[in-house]
Amino acid sequence: MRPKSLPLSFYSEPTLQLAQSLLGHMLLKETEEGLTGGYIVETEAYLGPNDRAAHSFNHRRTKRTEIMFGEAGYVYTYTMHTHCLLNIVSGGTDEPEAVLIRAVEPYYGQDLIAQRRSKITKKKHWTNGPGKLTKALNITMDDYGHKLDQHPLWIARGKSLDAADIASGPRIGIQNSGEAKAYPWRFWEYLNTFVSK
DNA sequence: AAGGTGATTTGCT
DNA sequence: GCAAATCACCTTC
Repeated sequence: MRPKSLPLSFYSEPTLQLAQSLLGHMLLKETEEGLTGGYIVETEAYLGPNDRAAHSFNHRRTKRTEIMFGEAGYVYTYTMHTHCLLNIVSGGTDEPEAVLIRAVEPYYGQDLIAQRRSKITKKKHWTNGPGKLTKALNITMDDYGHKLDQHPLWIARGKSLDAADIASGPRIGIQNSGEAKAYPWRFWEYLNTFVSK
């Protein structure tokens, strides 16, 4: 039986808060092969128009970023070299903000995850990066625009963390983003070994 | 042409 | 283990 999805209203809180609320919840994807999922242990907030690191900086609205201008709770995927990265749209309509999921801790379907990550022997390397977890859960560009409160890609209630379990720091891989690169908008579950760095 | 990355290799400590 | 270098060959503009 499938874990029940969180309602779309879960995604309506401010992006920086949502990035922290998502930690500890369960990201799930079901395919014909089976159900896979894991606890979200690392996220990054991208605050749209005022954030040089965000794809939606300066209200840059293109075919790719279009989904971010809509309601919260939808999936924004994009391709980076050979990998697909998963973001969750946040903010209201015309507030193009999003949360990047950077790492999860495998829980459901670990056999299937191991199979999809067959060359990787160490379990902690299966999902400890934004491009790795999408491969492990089989999240692809086909999921672009998906509404997160329903099959086959959704988030269910996991463990609840309190503030002491959450660490924060500068985001990763945004070297050329001016002053934005110093903002402490990366959040992770403190001491969890599946965090990317 | 460049990018919010990853896997592999190489050369250290 | 860790750091740097290299390449992969997709999507987008």
